[in-house]
Amino acid sequence: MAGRTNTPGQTVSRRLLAVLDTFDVAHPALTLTEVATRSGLPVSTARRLINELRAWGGLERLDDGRYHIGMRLWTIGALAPQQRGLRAAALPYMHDLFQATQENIQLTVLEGTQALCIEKISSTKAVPTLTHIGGRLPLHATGVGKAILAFSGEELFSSVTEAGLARMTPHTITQPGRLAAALAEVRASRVAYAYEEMTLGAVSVAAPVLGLDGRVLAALGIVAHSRAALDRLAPAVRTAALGIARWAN
Amino acid sequence: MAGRTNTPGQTVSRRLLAVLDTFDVAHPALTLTEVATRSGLPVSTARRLINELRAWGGLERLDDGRYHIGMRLWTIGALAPQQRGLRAAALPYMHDLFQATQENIQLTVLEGTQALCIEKISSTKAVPTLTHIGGRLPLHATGVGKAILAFSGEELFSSVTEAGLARMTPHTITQPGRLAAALAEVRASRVAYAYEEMTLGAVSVAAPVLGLDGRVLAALGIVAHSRAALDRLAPAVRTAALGIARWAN
DNA sequence: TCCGCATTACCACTGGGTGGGAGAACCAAT
DNA sequence: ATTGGTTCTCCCACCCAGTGGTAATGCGGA
Repeated sequence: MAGRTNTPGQTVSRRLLAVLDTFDVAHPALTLTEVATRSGLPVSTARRLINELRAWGGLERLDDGRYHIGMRLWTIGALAPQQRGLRAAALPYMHDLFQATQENIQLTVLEGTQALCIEKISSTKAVPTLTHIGGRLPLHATGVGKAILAFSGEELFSSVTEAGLARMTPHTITQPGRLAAALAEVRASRVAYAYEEMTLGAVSVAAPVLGLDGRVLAALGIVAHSRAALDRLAPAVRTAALGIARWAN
Repeated sequence: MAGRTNTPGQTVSRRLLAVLDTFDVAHPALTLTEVATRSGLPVSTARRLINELRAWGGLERLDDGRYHIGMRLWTIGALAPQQRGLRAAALPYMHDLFQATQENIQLTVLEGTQALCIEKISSTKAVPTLTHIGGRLPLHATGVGKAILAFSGEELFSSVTEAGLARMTPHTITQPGRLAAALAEVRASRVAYAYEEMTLGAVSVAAPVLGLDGRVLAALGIVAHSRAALDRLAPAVRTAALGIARWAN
């Protein structure tokens, strides 16, 4: 910007967005100094930007002085088409699946080299999963992840393997070769499994939601307790994914 | 900002946010010139700001050159606590209600002088409603709106009536006096009805979700076809709202 | 090919942005 | 009550990032 900048080359906008970036799932509410520290901005600057956002409705202030994301941002975020169109198309199918199984149902899309959960239906009875709406999952260790990865081309596969296949449990696939083999199977069957590769005690089936051009729009998955249940659920998930694809295109 | 500003007094941040504001439910995707026109900014300026947002991930570009809200904004918006906490608390109850009734279930919060829909469950069988997630509803002509209004104090009531009670159908309450009487009844029964006041052919029951301090956190409502069904549904809605309040506090 | 509109690129000019620092406010410990 | 530390709020001299007119380029349709 202008003035006595410490770090020239930074635009105002970038700073403003950096303020927003300080908030995440682990830090939904922050004080002024926390925002300043996490964003690397001087306190004065952070304060001015926060107030600007506050006047607009993007940030709100709690009684204890901490700030948190406001409804204005939520409203605008809800316009993101990946989630808008897909969600509308997927929800009825997800409810059907949920009614039939009472297990966790999740809908994810690709974001970078991770799977982003855009919708989730769960009950208190289902397996507790770490995932929340807006949360991210690794592509190599989850059913939904593999369903996306299998239909996303060589390029993504490379960047994922190069980034390293992090081991989450003893069952996680950490060798690129074994992952490639698993993905080939997914392509053939159009269904992806994950057996306690992400969390011990949780298994999952997932199916890709494919666009007319063959690209993956999303992946629909169920997380359940027992391995046995999966074979019974797989056809249901595949059918639901096909149904969603029909509406989403 | 700096430079040959046409409208001094405008901050960069305000312009950046004005760009975001050009997107809404009716205009989820816009071209550069549309953004410039709707925001009142020169094309050059709009372009620079758009690119700044794009680099960050807040906007994305379609093949046809149009821009739309990106997943980055959605992810951050998902952190808004009003929707995060409430949604998590409400979803199980909403599913229960949906399973039992197969009608539209909606969860709304107060935003300004309107009700903002933060979650909705519907099926193809249910009454088609205009509402979508992220959409706004008038406070005086809907069940959820009245449930919120009834427990929100005199101040809000004044601003709503002063803004004018817009007539949506012949059944809409447009006289402040009659509205006040209706709200008193809501306060007594803790349940709000709306009989074709918003849309002909659609009736609704709603109940407020009250915080420990007595303030309304949200309103839970069902939209159905027939007036007869409402009396049957009212206790269920009230119970569910109480259940949600227990978790949300 | 020509015309009209949307998008991209450039750049001289300047006012909005910057951040250090001073003071207020708050809290906990002494 | 006093001290010391931390966080928040406010101010303002300095100046560089932001601005937007203009021109070039791209893209269809007539």
